[in-house]
Amino acid sequence: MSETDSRPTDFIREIVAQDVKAGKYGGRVHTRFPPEPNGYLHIGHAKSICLNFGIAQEFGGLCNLRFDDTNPTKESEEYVQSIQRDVKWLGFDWEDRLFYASDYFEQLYQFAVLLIKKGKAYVDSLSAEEIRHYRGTLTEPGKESPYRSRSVEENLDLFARMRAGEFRDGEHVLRAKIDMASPNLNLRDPTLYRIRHATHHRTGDTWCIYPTYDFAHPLSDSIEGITHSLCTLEFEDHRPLYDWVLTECEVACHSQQIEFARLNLTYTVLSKRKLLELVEEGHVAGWNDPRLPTLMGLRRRGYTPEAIRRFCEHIGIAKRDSVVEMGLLEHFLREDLNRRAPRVMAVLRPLRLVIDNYPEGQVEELDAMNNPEDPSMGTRRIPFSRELYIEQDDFREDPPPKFYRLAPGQEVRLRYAYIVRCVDVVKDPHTGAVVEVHCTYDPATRSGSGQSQRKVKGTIHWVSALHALPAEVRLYDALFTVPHPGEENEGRDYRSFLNPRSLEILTSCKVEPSLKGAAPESRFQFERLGYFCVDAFDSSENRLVFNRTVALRDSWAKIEKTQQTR
RNA sequence: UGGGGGAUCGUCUAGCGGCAGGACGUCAGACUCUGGAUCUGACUGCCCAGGUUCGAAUCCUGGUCCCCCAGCCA
Repeated sequence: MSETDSRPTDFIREIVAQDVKAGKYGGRVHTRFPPEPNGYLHIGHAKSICLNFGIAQEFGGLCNLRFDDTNPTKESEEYVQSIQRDVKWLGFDWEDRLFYASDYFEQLYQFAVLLIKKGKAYVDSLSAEEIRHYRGTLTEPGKESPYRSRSVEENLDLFARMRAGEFRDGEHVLRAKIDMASPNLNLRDPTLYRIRHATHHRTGDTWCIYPTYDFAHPLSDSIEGITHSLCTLEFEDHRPLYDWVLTECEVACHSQQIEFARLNLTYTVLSKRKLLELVEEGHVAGWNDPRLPTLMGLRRRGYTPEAIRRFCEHIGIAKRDSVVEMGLLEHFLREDLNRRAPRVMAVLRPLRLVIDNYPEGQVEELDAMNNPEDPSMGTRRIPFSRELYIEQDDFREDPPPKFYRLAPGQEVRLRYAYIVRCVDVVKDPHTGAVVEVHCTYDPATRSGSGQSQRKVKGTIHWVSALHALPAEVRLYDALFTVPHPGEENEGRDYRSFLNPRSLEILTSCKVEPSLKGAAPESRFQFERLGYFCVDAFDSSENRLVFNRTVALRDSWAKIEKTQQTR
């Protein structure tokens, strides 16, 4: 299917296209991605990043990276660094346009002075609690503060002294003078500046007053010449305030705020608060835990930036609240990995298989394709010998119907090797469990040895016992057991839906020798199992550790499941 | 309750007065030295009630349900 006739479009791109056509902003398109450096980026941010950078690209415009760092008590340099790393990894480039709201503190201060001079802002000396009280409720109008009528001179003096550090935190704030009776609570004299004697990660102790989001954001947009300021739905009723600030500050560029619905995903949570709790309470191993929807978690899990971008393109942009199925994300992941990941053979739960009629001590080097989807990826040689490991799941002593794998008396193909028939099993005398399978092979059935071969229903993967490398494999599953853990499910807290089986560590896995020295973060398809990547932190030359990125679609599992429910 | 938004297949999304379409998913089949991939077919939807119109998912009226707002967070 061609990408051009199914070109993704949405209401925001329509607005931008109209604006360009109408010559608004001189036909310019300039967006920005404005994270607050108070946490790590997750897949929800990826949606916004792809939108903002994507629109800029499509319309021949620019997109800035701007840190919205107006609250020194919550922000830090570490987040600034990790956010930049994640945006780059996702594949976007802000070139020389890395900005900080804190770059504009002096200009912002001057805008505040302008508002005071125009009689549009005043210093309030009510306490936080009193302000809340004066604000009124959803249904009742607020009351005006007794300090609302201070003179311009007094306000100027007080505001200068706030900046000079003459007051303690909370003693005064600067407020916009709008309308205490507005049905939109955001317009009931919102706070523009507050006193915070805190060290800022970039401006240090230069300032002890800091602008609020509602004041800093529109002005930062305007200063950078942002044309379309895209944000999420919860800011919709801040838009009148956004416009008020730009109008009253008499700026040259009046940016346009447009809101869209944030991303939600099934079987996970995407709120900063919940993510933080999962990390801090130790439910996961850290921000880069492969079970987390954080960009660093997905990266460690083995997700590709391309898959995430394709996902973001295809979920669309709209205004209705929605929850996208995790399966869709996995679909784009598999689609990408299927095309690119080299195939290897690995056995997760080994079962010894002995070929009784295969010469002892003989080793054959068999040719295997690195990727049947892409012959240009070439071939490699895999050692084959008398003793192998196969997957425990690939043998059944009492095979159910349609079990095309190995069972007593049954034949199966060993991938890239021979057809074998199971002739005997060895059991543990105590548990009765099958610990070894004996087969005979048919030398005439070697892979590629002829065309008119015998056909068998099943093909299974294997590794040579003598040549296999030991490995640890971490199997990941959904973090939660229910599709919507964040919602109040019968009044239960989301934590009670944590999946106790979200991580399973297998330590006695066997992988083919070509995996020796596999590079950190490199990705493979373990044939018939799934996609796996070399863990970036715990894997080394002499200790291979793989993370399962996503399993292959498993139609046998479906058949088996329906058999059981009957 | 005041204000701001939103309701289209199971899920996400298109439609802009003229045959409700795509993707994921699900089911059935083909093919296959990965029960993968690929291919074929099927599946299910306009929140409700009125109205305007030759014709309504779309326009009008009235409902219903869902989300957001009472930070000196963003």
